[in-house]
Amino acid sequence: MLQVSLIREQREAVIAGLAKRGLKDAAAIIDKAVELDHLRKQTQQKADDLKARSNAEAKRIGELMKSGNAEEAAKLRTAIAGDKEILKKLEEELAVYEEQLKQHLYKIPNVPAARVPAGGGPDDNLNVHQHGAIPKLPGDALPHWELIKKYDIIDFELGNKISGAGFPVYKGKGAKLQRALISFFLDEAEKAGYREMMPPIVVNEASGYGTGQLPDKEGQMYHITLDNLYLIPTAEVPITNLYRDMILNENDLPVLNVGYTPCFRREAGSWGAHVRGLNRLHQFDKVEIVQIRKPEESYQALDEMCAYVQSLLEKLELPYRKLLLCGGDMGFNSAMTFDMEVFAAAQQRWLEVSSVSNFETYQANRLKLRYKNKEGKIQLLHTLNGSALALPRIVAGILENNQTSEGIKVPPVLVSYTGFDLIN
RNA sequence: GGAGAGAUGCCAGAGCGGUCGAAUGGGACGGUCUCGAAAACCGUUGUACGGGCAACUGUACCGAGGGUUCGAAUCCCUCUCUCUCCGCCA
Repeated sequence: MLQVSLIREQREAVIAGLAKRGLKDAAAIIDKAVELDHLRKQTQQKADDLKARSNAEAKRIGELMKSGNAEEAAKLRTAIAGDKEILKKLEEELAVYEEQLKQHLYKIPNVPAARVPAGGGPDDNLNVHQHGAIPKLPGDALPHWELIKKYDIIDFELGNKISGAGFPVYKGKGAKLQRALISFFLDEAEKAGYREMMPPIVVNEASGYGTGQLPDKEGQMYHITLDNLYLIPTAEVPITNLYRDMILNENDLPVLNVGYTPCFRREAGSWGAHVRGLNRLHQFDKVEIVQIRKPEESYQALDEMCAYVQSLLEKLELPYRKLLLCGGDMGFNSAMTFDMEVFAAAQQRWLEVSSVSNFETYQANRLKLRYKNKEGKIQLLHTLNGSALALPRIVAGILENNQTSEGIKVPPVLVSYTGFDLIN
């Protein structure tokens, strides 16, 4: 959530930024926030003044009682009898303004960074980098959903039977390939300086609010209503929330964490022909990198995270492109996002395999994640995260691009993890 | 699941209903001493929201939310969580 102080002090810049997302009425929305904040302040001032008076009176009554002047004390007591009611009203009013302001702020997305292009959707994203040759497959090349059947490595029917659509069962070499990729990604991340974390994969409501999945994207998560817990849609949620309500010391920074978790997404209403096979699942595996940075370092960190993700794709020998997302295609919380897409040669489609974002202070403000700098001043940190990487579409790319008449070639870098170099 | 105990500042741990933002100890930080270090001694050590150029200042916060009271860390109610013992169990 945006800081009110930012909205107040940089009204024009905030409005201009939000306009890049295609947000209508940005000015009205911002002015509403300013107004609510103003009302909040006014009311608080009144309540504080009244409380200051009451405190002083109560103190005097105490002193009078002590010195045995009960009469005088009783007189004072009747004199301030009405204040309580007034105060109660003011406090109720204050609570209403605070709640309204909070709810209003929840609905305002993050302000895109200066470099982010304006735009309404995927067509306005900027292709900033492309790497690797597009494979030329023979005419009888198969999409991955055929290949997994041919080699019996991933089974949707079995998953369907025990769970439902979108919950595949990985079998034999298919299962081993998953395990190999997870290990490979974690080992690479550790080499790059990340600390491995293995968090719970269910989180409470507060965590959902902390990283911004709640209240808006409630329908995206599986909700365990009996215990009011949520299955995580990404490791970002538990790992970033580890730092909720914290004031870090300067020497705790930067924080570089990596975690593997299964991810669960309801994906309600988003099924169709283009999401066949592994393209979209309810449960999938992902390794996520999370950084917490001082504000002045966060964009350099974003570049480093992208470079790291790109290095993984290059080691796996997958052709990819890097997109700078436009305002309209970015996530609600993000200030700047790069997507990495792998070319799946049989489908002839680019598949998003990673999304690397800088949230600046947007999440930190909700999380109350701050640090104390050298001067002893406390300020919000920047949070960042990125997939490194999401497994299913990586697998789709490997299967489709590496198919040969003998079988599917395992990328050389993975062979020491899988123990085989051909799926046949 | 049953029984009991508890939740206070970075940590440990006090706290007769009024002067408690909160004793004391530890830690951390700064200083004195020292060639340097240890020890010892002295000092500092909150967060949020307001007001003020600032020094400073108002309010709130002792798990959360209500209540009693002129006044609550302290009394009452509800909730949450933690710990111990028993049961069950990977």
